[in-house]
Amino acid sequence: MEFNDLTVYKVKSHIAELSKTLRVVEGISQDQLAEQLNMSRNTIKNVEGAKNATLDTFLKVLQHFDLLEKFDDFIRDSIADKNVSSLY
Amino acid sequence: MEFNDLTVYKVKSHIAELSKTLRVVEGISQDQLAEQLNMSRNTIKNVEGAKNATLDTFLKVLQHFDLLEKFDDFIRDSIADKNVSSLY
DNA sequence: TAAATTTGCCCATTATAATAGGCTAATTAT
DNA sequence: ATAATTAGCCTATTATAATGGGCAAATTTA
Repeated sequence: MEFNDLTVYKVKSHIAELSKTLRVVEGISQDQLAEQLNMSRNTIKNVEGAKNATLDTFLKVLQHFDLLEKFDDFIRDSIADKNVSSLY
Repeated sequence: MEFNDLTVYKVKSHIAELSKTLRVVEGISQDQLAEQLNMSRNTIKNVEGAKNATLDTFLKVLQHFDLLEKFDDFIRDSIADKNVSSLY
């Protein structure tokens, strides 16, 4: 028996973890990341606290950590896959 | 020479395309999708118009199209990869 | 082709994300 | 150990995402 208990909240928690982890690995503070992305520290804190940020904020964070291309691939691949599977 | 002209806006456009394409393949209207996700049609229209939605909205759309797990994998893998690469 | 459905674009209102500031606890560096 | 930096948590304000409504153009169905 297989069930899906992956919630929107859990995914936001993982996004939070991503920002915090990669930021610490890079050795910069919330303040520094916020400054580089032209946003307030509170916004970064919200992301890293699994709050409900905007797509702009999320995508800028991804871009900073060189993950925007890979994310875009995920999106475009998902479109392509569905178009193929819908042929059958 | 290699350069990166992938912008946040372009990615949002691809997200817009994803929602619209998969929704049409599924054969439901913006209204029906909105209703199933407990949100207004305007919110879906914003997503499909590449406007700046919230993470909640985006993640619910992914969830509807069975893409939440794969997206979560992308996030968790990105954390794992960085942790490994930071060891060297 | 007529009717029905869907979509896009307005408007106004409400809910909430983003900002700015200060304060304290915790962590890191000297 | 203490000084400096960082992070979490407030409050208040501003910007904007989400909602609900109506209407016209476009698309789909009968």
